Amino acid sequence: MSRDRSPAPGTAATAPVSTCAVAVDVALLTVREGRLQLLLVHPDAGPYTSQWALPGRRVRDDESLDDTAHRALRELAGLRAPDARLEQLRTYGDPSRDPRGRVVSVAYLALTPTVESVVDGGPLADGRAAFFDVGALAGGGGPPLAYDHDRIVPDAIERARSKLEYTALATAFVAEPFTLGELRRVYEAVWGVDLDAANFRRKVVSARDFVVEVEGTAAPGPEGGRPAKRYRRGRASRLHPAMLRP
Amino acid sequence: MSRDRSPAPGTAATAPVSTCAVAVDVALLTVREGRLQLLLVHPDAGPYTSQWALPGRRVRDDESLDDTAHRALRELAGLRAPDARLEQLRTYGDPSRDPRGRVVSVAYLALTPTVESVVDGGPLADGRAAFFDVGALAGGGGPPLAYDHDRIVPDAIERARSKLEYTALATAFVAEPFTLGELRRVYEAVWGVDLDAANFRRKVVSARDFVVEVEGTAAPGPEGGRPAKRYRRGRASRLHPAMLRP
DNA sequence: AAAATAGTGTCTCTAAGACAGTATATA
DNA sequence: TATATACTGTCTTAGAGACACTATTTT
Repeated sequence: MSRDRSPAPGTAATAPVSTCAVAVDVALLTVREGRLQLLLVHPDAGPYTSQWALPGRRVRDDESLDDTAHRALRELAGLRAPDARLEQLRTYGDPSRDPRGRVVSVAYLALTPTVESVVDGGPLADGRAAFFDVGALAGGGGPPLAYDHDRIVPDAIERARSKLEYTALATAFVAEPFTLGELRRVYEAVWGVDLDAANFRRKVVSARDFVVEVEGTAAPGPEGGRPAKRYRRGRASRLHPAMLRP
Repeated sequence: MSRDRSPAPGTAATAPVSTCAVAVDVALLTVREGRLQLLLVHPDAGPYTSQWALPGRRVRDDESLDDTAHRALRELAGLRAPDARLEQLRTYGDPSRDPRGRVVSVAYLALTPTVESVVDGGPLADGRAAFFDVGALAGGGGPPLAYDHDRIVPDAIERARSKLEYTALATAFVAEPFTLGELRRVYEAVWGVDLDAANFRRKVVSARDFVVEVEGTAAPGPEGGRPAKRYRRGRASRLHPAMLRP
């Protein structure tokens, strides 16, 4: 395959066309201890190594954008997250967003069940990566972020909150099999509200193919309670009817 | 500002990092003659000048992605569309999507009212740009498209159909002031369904800040009918409650 | 008058929300 | 026993859809 990166004939004379560095930054959200949290890392290069930033990597030759996103999580946070749901958020291409020059960044949204079990050692253990409460970040109580990541993070949070309404994305936050109580606590953490457990259950089970009941029951928590039925994800990606935010 | 495009220190030794050509491709949708139509052009350079493609341009130094999108419409279709609603669709970065080499393309979705009045002469007049029925393109009855644009186009159509449900985007397809009949025909064209005029009216006027009534009435069509009230866009961007697809 | 489009009234049905009540676990 | 969680029943109300009816225009 040709690797010619010069301007196409016909535009060269009239248009100054450049190439840009292309990067992928990942906003990984998860629910820990009942709160929505975001993964941040210290970049291992560049002008912001002492600040917190989204894990990001430059795109390599012959590497897809999705692959770059997975690599950023692996190399900067020590996360091997094959069960993470990854989707594009949007692309940030402001000419001055990176002080080193023009860098176009494709931002990804990643949603995972709690990942404590996956990780032992690595950046999460030695403090080069950490989870931060989304409530603090949105309220200004979080650390300052590198680059324009303080613009990306609110977009990621709002996208997640919004997609919980009309897609089956909430199940990406829980490991299978899960109980409807666990799923309800996902909605409560992401939206920051309390939901009526009875009405929530009715909506979830009546939404077509959202969840499918499986065999067995889950053990109650340390303070008791009736054992809960267990479910796995259904095949629906969109929710009918939607789960509207209160 | 530094324009250093070499790899950042610390990654150079371990990672082959390249720069990519970055392009913007625009899927412009409009409703003409009661049907949803897509703007396609013949590229003025590259390997696909004799095929139809989305209007696209390489991003220039110090040019924002939004500016590139507007420039693509202007230079390739002769469209000056200041009232077009432009938003990012997603970014296509497959390593082999362009035979000339690695080109990462940021795709935009553009929605406009009918543009006949804006254009006289230029590519739309001499056949280098044209509108195509979305129904034919989706059903395989359209022309073959250049690059991977046959993957972008369905994404654009589905995005438009979906955003009509829960955002106020439909008003981007009509010029102000508009009647609720015109707005209803937008929904009917984009979704490809017939809607009950009475129920549609009730939903639109009860959705908070979707449309605002203005003075005067619109003249009936050539076959008569009661003069319609006129409306302008309200300040809402999201629709509460949503306009669900039948 | 007939046809076309705009707008209102009203009925039915679904689903959301509030909340009382039942079931099954732990301490 | 008290407490916690899971689950069910029921009532009220909002909104979607079907469709009859009224209003105002053109031919």
